[in-house]
Amino acid sequence: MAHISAHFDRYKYLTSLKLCISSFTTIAIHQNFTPKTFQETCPNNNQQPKPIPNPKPSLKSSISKSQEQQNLISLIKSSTQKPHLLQIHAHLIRTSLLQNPIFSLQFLSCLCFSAFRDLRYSRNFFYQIKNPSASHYNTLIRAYTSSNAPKEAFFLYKEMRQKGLKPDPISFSFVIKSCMKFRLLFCGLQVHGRILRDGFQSDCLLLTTLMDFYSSFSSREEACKVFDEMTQKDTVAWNVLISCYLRNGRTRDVLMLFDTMKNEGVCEPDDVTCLLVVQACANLGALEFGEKVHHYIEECGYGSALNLSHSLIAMYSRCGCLDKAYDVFKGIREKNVVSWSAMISGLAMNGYGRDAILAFEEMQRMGIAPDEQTFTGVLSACSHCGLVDEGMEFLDRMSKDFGIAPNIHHYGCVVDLLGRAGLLDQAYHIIISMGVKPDATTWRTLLGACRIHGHFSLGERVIEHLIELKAQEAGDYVLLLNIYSSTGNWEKVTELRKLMKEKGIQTTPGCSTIELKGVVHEFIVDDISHPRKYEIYDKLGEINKQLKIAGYVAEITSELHDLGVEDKAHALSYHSEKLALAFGVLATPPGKTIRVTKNLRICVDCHNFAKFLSGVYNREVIIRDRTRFHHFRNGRCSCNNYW
DNA sequence: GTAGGGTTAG
Repeated sequence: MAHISAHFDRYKYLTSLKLCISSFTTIAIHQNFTPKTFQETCPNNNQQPKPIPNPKPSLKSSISKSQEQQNLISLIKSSTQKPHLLQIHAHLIRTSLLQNPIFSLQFLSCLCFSAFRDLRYSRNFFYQIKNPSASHYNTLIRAYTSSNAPKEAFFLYKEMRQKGLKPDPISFSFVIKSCMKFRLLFCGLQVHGRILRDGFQSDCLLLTTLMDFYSSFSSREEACKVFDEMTQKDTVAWNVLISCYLRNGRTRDVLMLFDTMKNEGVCEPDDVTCLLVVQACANLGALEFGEKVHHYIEECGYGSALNLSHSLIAMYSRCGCLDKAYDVFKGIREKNVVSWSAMISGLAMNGYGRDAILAFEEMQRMGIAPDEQTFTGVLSACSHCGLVDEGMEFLDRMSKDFGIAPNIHHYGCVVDLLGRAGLLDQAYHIIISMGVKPDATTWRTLLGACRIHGHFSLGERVIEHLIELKAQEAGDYVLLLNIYSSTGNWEKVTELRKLMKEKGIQTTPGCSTIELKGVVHEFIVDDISHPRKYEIYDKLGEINKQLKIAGYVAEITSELHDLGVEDKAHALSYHSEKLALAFGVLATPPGKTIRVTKNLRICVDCHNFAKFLSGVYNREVIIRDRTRFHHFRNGRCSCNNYW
């Protein structure tokens, strides 16, 4: 016994051992395991089990059989070391308990999900079970689903069916998850069909998984169809629907769905609903709606949830409302690395680069170690504020002092930083030599810088790289067109336009949104769909007149067409952001900040337009475009945008 | 008797 105690003491099993004085204590005595690989260690079921010597009769008689088995299960459950499990395995074989569904399932579950999980071992063990049940399959399928073995879960599901075992909703749930994780659309479709044939169409949880599956494949319509067909829809089902709309770019509908849930009392929104809706508000720049959700969060008592606080910081920051972001940040009792990174990024995107760096230093004084995303925030702070030297120093220090190797996002910030500062060759050199394969975004960032500085030869080179990556988008060609037109290179403009036409490249329409009393209004160029279109166009005409008096001249290089000056100015007049701004002036009281969100980059002319508008109409104007904030006050742009 | 399912932070 002394030997056994010593053995188990090492693995902290003394307590369990005391409970299990029965037959299986002999494992340690009669098996001498020195585990190497599974092949060597996994006991063979076909071998004749050695007889287990009877334990001390006095002890055995004092413990009932069920108690013994209970103890064995407890021991399996509490195994924290692999050698110990191997001993139990040998014992299960010798006692033939391996063929007992309770023990084999418990043991399999332990192999699959304990700290020392070993899928190869699990699988070999699984095939030692003569008649595995659906539960056994489920356990292994679940294990494969959460691993990185792509199709194994699906194959097991197939095998299970071939053996005549009926998958239950749990099996289906895991298989769908595995199809989602490993991008097996057609396998998932097959499983969906089977779910319907097997009659599980009223299982709310299973259908929710299916919705998420379709959502992950951008099949919003299919996900909605599943939702509509659900007999009972709970909050999670609604949340998955909302997350589907959010993922697939139908952000405005997310706000509508939240209102439906709340007002029609169909399902009470929970913390996850709030999280998703706050993200939607952040995307849209819908400050008022975001504030409404914030109140709801406080009312429901979710205020102390960290993830919600972090999303709120991001939302307020992305709405250009840094004070409120900071209030939320201050209110977090135990700030972690995510809290700090969110605040740093918020400061950065709003042009408070120096403060972002101060926050980074403060965070370290508080003993919080930065992570990859913290550095993304810090580097973007440098890029937003033109802090070239500081940015390069951070890039150098992050690996030296913090052991974090720069990733593609970090290099992206640095390329942006150098590019905006006009150090285009240096930016190009960084991309070529950075040791991480540049992605389309990296090149696109440089292309944006070429646009700012009118550097068309480098722009052409960048497009070549994008074509090489097979990642060129309409927006890239538009940037190159912008470069040509801004430098008056009309021949190239015509040539490129012809090429785009030949390739059938369709440009993404510019779209601007503005929120009014919690309702998000959307505009595209020359938009005539708004119910107040006549007033809006009248107001835009009036604004144009006023701005011209103040010295605003249309920046015609923004327009791509090789038109006459008059025509160019006209073509620029109805850009989506101008329509949104005019609507803002029209529909909000004097002095109120106008916030506009745009899906693409704002053009130079619209930038000037907003700048003049902020002075003439005495309005603070905040435009968030695809890359950054443009903050206008008293006829000036406070951000360092190199315009 | 055993085990197992859905959404979610910067």
